[in-house]
Amino acid sequence: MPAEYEPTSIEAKWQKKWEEAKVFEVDFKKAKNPYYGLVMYPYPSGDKLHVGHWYNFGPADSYYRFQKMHGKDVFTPMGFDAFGLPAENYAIKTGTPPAESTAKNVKTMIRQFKRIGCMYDWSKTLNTSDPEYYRWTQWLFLQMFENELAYKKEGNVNYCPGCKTVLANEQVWEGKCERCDSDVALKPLTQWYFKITNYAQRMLDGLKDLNWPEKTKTMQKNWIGRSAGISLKEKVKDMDIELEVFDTVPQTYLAQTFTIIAPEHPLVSKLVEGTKYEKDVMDLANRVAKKKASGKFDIENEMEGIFTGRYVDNPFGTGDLPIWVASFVVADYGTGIVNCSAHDERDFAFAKKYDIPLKTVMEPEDPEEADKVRNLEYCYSKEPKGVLQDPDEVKGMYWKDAYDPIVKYIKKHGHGKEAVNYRIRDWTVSRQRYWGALIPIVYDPNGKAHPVPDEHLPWLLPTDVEFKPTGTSPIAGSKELKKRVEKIFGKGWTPEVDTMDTFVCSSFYQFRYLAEGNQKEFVTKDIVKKWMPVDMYIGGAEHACMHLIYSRFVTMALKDFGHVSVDEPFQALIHQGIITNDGAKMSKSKGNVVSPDTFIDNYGSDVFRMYLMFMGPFSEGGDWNDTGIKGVSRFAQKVYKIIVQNKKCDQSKSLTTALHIAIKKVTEDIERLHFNTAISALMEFMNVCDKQGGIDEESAKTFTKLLAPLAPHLSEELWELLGGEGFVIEQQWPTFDPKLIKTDTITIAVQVNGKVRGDFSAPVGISEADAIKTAKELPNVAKFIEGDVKKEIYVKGKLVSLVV
RNA sequence: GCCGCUGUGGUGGAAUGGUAGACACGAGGGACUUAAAAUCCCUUGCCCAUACCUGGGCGUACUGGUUCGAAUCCAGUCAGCGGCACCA
Repeated sequence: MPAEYEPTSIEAKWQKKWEEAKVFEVDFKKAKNPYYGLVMYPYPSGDKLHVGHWYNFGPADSYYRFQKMHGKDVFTPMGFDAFGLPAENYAIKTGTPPAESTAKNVKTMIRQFKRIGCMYDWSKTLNTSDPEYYRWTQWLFLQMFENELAYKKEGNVNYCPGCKTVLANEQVWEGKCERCDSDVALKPLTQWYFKITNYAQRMLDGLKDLNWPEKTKTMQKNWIGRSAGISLKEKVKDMDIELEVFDTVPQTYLAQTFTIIAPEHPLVSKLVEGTKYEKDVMDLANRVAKKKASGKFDIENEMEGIFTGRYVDNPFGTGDLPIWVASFVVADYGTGIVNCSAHDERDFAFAKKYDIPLKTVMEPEDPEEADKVRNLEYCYSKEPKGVLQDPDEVKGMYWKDAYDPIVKYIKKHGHGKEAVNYRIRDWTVSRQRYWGALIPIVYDPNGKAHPVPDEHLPWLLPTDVEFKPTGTSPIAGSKELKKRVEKIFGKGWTPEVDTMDTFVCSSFYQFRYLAEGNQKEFVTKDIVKKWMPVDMYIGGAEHACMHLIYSRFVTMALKDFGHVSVDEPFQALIHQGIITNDGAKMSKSKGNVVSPDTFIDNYGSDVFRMYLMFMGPFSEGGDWNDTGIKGVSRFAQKVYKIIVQNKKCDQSKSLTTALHIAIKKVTEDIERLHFNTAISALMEFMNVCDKQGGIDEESAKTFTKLLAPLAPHLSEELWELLGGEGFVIEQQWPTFDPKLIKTDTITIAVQVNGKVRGDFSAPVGISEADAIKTAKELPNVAKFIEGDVKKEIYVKGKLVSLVV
């Protein structure tokens, strides 16, 4: 055997052996102790796996290996989020069909994945661009459609007449196209939506039982954005139109003196149609709406509005409310119409700007300040100790106490009812793109949407398309698809040509891994019951309000449709931190991507993965720096040397103690994904061995097991050299004996007035009285305790604290 | 603006109420070597006293507080990062 640890040959050897023995292939039915460990799958780009990938996949794999050694039947799959823009852009540039470049990339990536040495079950991999996969993306769409959770709605999108294409908000610069400078038009486009808002409350309620980072839960909570309040019904004067407004501060609703409506609200044109206000109002509304859509609207400096000439008909018996168009009203929150009062900062500012009359119904207790508020010198809003003046029922009450009474009053007088609004919007799933799952919808000659029947799934992506952007989906140009639709459904029928957002593909993949490619059924119910939810999901925090929301929604919907038995897809979740380079996120465009290749060649996968783990806590990431990798490499060499060359050594008591301390520490640390301290515990143990001149065989075997999740190849090699049976990864994780951790003597520190003045060794069982007595006799302590000792504190086995 | 997180040696970090700086990196000194690499040993938060053994003071972004005792708990301030941002 070689005198030195040579990672390259060892790693290739064990990767081959694992594969041949199918160590990581899971039999869903036979498994007794199922554990589903899932890592967010990557996009198959043509580039090599970078440091960020390794930082994600390496430690995650170590965690799942740790679970496997605890007797769990760990299933950890890997697949590819293969639809999406990069492959399509590459096709536009080179003419290579996306299917071709994607397949090539996937192949390369699998090879790179195997080099990490992760225990993925490759027999159950998936690829979202594979017809056998996207068949189920389409199936999901149809499930949504049949259950009325998918609907089509016209919405405004940015359209550039110069480039003949839809633009993202980021591509619109002050109302103009960033490329050709033409005026961007708001074009109504019909898009497919999933009704995620139906599940807002359920997603909110479900959060509390999830073992997720609090931060992520808070982000989802804010994203869903529940707010409770009242909804008021009002009539437009001289028109047959009823308005509804939402208010979360009902306490001051009687101060409302005007109503505002969003510029892009469809009702605006109806309100002014045929009146002298029409031109001015519509000009402003269109101009502001366009600007808002461009995402460049500055609320501070561009608060704008115009009177519509219309009034709300005396809703509370306090007079008519003029209706204004106001720039800052959000069209798709609540009803897009708001009642305004002097008790809201923004409403107040708007009224001051346009001289709209205001009134107050709440005042501070201080009479002088109350005068100022009544005189509208400043806006007095949402003050817990504001005193209400109107109506009589709440007169004299504090604002903070008046919510319930006023709601009661509002209901009694028929002004409105309680209501809840959510900030989350329905999910737009249409994309005018080629490389995605085609929406399985066809239109009859009258334009009515019909689902593509199940027997025609997968509804294949046509290949006779031009990839160049034209303004609509490239698929619209496919003759094959048109022919296919007419052949199946009849003359005059046309296909939907949009594809689905890739987040639809990833919203259910956790189930499809369990289906093992089954084309007859989405997933087998008893397998779902046995394996779901995912026990530990690991991936980036950037998905907190996207993928992690969508997959929760889809899982809940699938449960309601009767296909799965769980409400939540991911019981536990951890985010790895981000590895930056010089403080900046690594990206190809910045040219600061660090490739792991040279490190793997020089040090091996095990050392590189351990170094990434040793850098700091997994969830915190950090700035990339390779200066420390030598330390981990030295550790690996030392392990190899001590175990391979010096194994003839007697078991010693101090070594056993050190080993059991290590078992305890490593176990606890990996459990909470603190790999960095787990590795230092192993280093400490090795340092003890080093000092003692070796390690005995039994301890070496135990140590090898502790090392197995963190350095999987090296520890297999050591296990074999030590004559262990089977694979080390299939061994039972060692347990520690608390009795062996205890030493005979302990060190007790002595503090005087909170300052450490010395310490002494004592037998473990020393009594409080003896400890204090010994402490006082220490020369350096005696020096400081002349006079009375006022207080004596003894913390068992740790310290004596004396107060003088 | 709102919400959340973070702030510790030259560096990565450890310690979540009990001896701050574990474990590493780097640096300095020494051993081995013709030499270098590798390896091994010693020192390494700052300041002061000391020939030595040691001893003292300061120190976890800043200012206060609670406690016998605070990096850790509380209040406020500052800085950095992340998320949301016209949500009535």
